[in-house]
Amino acid sequence: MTPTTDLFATMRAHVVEALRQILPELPPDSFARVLVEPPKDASHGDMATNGAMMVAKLAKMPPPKLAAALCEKLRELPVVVEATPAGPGFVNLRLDEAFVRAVVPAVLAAGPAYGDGPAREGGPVNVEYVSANPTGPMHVGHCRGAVVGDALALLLRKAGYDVTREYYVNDAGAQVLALAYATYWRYLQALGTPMTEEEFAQSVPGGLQYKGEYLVPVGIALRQIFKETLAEPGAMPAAAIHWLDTVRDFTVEAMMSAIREDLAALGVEHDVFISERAIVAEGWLEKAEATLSAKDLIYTGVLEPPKGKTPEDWEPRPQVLFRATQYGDDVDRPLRKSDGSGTYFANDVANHLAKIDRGFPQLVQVWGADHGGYVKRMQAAVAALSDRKVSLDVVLTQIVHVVKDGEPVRMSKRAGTYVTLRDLIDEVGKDAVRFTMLTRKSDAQMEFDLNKVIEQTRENPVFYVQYAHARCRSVLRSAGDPAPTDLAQVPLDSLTDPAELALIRRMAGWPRTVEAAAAAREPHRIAFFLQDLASDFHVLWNRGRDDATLRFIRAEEPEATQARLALVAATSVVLRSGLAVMGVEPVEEMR
RNA sequence: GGACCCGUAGCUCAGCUGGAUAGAGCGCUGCCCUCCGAAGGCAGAGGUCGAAGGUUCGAAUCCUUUCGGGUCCGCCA
Repeated sequence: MTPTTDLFATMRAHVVEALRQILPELPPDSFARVLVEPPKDASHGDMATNGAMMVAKLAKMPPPKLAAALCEKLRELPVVVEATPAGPGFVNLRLDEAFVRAVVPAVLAAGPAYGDGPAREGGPVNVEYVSANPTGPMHVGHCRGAVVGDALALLLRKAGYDVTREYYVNDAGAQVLALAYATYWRYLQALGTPMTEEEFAQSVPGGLQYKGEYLVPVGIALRQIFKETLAEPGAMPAAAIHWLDTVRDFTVEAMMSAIREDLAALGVEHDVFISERAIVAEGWLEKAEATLSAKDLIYTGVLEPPKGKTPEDWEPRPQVLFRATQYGDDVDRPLRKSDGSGTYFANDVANHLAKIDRGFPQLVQVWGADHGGYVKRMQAAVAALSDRKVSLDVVLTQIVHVVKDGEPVRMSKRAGTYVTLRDLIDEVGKDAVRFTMLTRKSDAQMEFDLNKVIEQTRENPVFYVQYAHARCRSVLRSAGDPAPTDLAQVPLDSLTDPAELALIRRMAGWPRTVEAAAAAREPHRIAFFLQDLASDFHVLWNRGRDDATLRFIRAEEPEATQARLALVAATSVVLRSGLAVMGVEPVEEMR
């Protein structure tokens, strides 16, 4: 993208240059906080800058006086029609309309690349998301993290970052063993065991979990491949060492296969799947301990009991602890249990060391809010392992309550009765799921109303944005689908209506929206931008109903028609660009 | 007892990292279809930003305290 396609960045450069000329004695970094933004009130002009206020203190000048000087400088620019100081030291700018209109051909020339950020130095960003345990099909609880993570990865790419999308497979630990036992039970059933579930459950450490039907076909598949070799004669359970590894690996593979299918149905992609067992097998746990130990960040100690509600069976036991408190955590965290085996946290530390070793300068994790208490310790670990050189951002996604016909839809994984992700997609469609999940900031709870997301009304943002795109396409089809390259050459002087210029100004804000959303790791901002853009377009469309001279296609005015078609084509480009960041397919027509 | 998240119009939510008179949709009120793009459109009312202090030129935004709601809290992952 050429620098001139971002009007605001262009103008900001002008403002900084003007300030530099007024205040040549200030160091260059004095201008870092200078912003050029669309004013809240459109009557103030096209753009506003806080530049005078930001440097007033350093310059030891009152903001209004500096603003006046800035205005004088900016008026020298040919694109600035009017520069006026306002309020406590703002400078409002009114720009040459031709300069504003130039956004349209710039959008058409850039196409899908419009809004792309500059290529970033420093190596790829690692974004890890979903990472659902491979213990069953995905349910709606996983869905929000999947969508937010996927959209965040797409957003960061749009903003110019190289991104590696990662899925951490929790294939080690007690949960997966419990899963293996559950599958083994289904296998015995497939062989026709005379045991009852209760009898079998008594032989299982921790009891029989994961009673869902979805393991039945896995048990049958095991019988088909291994016949009765994993059991004692008469379809009775064999000792665990004869089957546990085999069944566990087989089941994890089956579950991951199902999860991949679910993710594909949701359009969620990953570049890398990292296995927890592989991380451990490769020795990262030992490397992590050695690294921390070398920095004197490991010791053996006893933790205080959790305050407020001490567990019944609490007793102080010495454990291997990481000095997380030295990096901002509240207490030191256990790396090994009292029996000497590693904790889940230790494995996660190992995983993060492996990531650091792979050369990522920035790590991003998308977690459910129930892991909120885990953020500080992980950030502490990353800071400790990397000597504070690598950053870890954690995006927490709050709970989604699924509602249908006014009734909450509850889910419970281990009981085996829950709403699967697939159910949700089948009910409302992939695009509605994705868009709706992004209509709240991720750290706020949301209600997912199955009835509302398929409504075709103004209050359904999915419909509203798709409808805007479909209308664009409809107009362009009626005009014979003119080539964007041709439309980019069209003179645009006839675009003078306030609604037309408002639409262009909105499109001018797309690059800075991408930049800000990526920096804040907030993909939901894209959804809100698209709603605003769609609204601007619908307003313009509707004006054509009251005033026929404002319709897009007018046989009696071929030149104005061409200019408006260019505007419509540019709008569809930006809509598609935004939908692409959300992973939503633009539709050609509404049904 | 502690940690983290949320609290903004009657309802559901934005608010671009501290800026101007706090915004949108729904709902409400009032206008607008014999026909041409009404699965609608236009306009209006509606707020001590949970509360109280503080920081400064300036706070919904940052800090402290407090009140509601939600997630969690040795060797579960």
